Amino acid sequence: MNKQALPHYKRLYEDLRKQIVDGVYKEGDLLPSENDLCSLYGVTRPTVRQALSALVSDGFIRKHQGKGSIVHKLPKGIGILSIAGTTSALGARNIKSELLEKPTVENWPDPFMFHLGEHERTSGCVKLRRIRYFSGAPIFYDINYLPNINLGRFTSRSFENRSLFDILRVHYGIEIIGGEQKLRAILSDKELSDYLRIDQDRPVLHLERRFDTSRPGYSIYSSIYCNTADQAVYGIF
Amino acid sequence: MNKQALPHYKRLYEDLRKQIVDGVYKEGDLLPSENDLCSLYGVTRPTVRQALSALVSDGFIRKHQGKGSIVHKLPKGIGILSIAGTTSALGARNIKSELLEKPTVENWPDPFMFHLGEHERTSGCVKLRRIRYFSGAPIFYDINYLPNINLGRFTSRSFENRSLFDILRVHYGIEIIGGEQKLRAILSDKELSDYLRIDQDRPVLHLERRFDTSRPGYSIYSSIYCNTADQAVYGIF
DNA sequence: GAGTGGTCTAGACCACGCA
DNA sequence: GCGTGGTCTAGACCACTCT
Repeated sequence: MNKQALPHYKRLYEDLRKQIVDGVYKEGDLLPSENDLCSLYGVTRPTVRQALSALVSDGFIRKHQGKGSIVHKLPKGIGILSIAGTTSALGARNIKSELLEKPTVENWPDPFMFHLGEHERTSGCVKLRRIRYFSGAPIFYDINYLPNINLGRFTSRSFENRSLFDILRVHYGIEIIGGEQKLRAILSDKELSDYLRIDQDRPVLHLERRFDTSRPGYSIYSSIYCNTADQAVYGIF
Repeated sequence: MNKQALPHYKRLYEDLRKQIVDGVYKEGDLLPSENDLCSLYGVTRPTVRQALSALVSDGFIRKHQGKGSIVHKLPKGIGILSIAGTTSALGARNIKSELLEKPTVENWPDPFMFHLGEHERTSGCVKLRRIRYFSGAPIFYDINYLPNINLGRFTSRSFENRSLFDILRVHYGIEIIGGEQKLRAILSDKELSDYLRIDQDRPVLHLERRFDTSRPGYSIYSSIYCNTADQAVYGIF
């Protein structure tokens, strides 16, 4: 069985998720019962439950014993605090990304925001700076660091219309499986104010993140500055 | 079977979690294999896997196919972005909580940071203001709103040495099962500066959170101001 | 090859919500 | 009483890692 690459539970997850995002199931609707989903997709209950668990932890549904699985309202803000999805990211609909320069190969900054493994540190890193626009306004300025290990001709790829994570997944088979983040409120300096088109000394959210991947010992790091004056950053838990 | 109140997988989760926190298993250690845990606790693999899944999503372990479950390093900062735990919260070891006044029963602020259900809105709310100290310094100032539904003599309870969530769990059987949060960087005003003992116009993290509970239609709301000058706020995902 | 976690089946009984 | 989700068993085969 399972002649396809995708496991059953993941296929079901993607299927239901798409139907929720597309509005086939609307906020407050009841999903088919677990037993119904079993017959519909030809799988057993543990498999269905694995898919539904993922939807719950990604905030798409709520389960109520004796009633069923109820579709949750979709997040409206910028979903950046959680990964929210096995494959694709949420809230990326209105985000446009602009690369500040071609990615460069450098040594790691010292000190660095997270502890680096020996292999990572000696390999150097690919540095990639972006500004991301949300509904036309510059909201994020971020600096991304990738260990320079088996990345081939990474620096010459185009980034304009694709997410960084998508490229890693499609071209290198690297999936994000978790991570860690540190948050601070800071004041914008001259450079940051220019990037985000705000006055100096405005409060800005600073996130330092480590993304762990399916490749053992390989993590990606991001330092993200976010203008939250007009738009809060949103997360679920 | 299961003569105890706690399900098997939860018992195993709590057991392993305690051993990790207590240092029985240290960072980098391998947990016993899933099959070993089956024999040790007298349960089957799906049950063991359910417990391990919870430990993974709470950031205590990482799993590697073909190797085993590896204990993750314990978070060092203030873990507030995720709930991180089926029963108790993490990072609460050095936190001391101080109530600013006796909880009061009031009408909900209008407008409110989240949408309220009809039942919640007409019942009024219990308001509870705290300052929380981390290693002796005031780090959080938070305002909590609880719908005033079946809370009995809640306002007269003592809060000094117990977490708000603990009280709800023990006295009312209310468990936190998820939620939503909005983040912003703001500047401290006069009142906030006094509470957090900082200068005015300093950057401060503002979190607005909704905690969903096991009681249907019953959510708890918090507005939290956090001084991140000396201490980042930490989360996993 | 042996052991690990990843996926899956085919059942079972229980607690809860609703009519 | 019936259908729902919550928990659990006892197996099975596969992919991956290490030796």
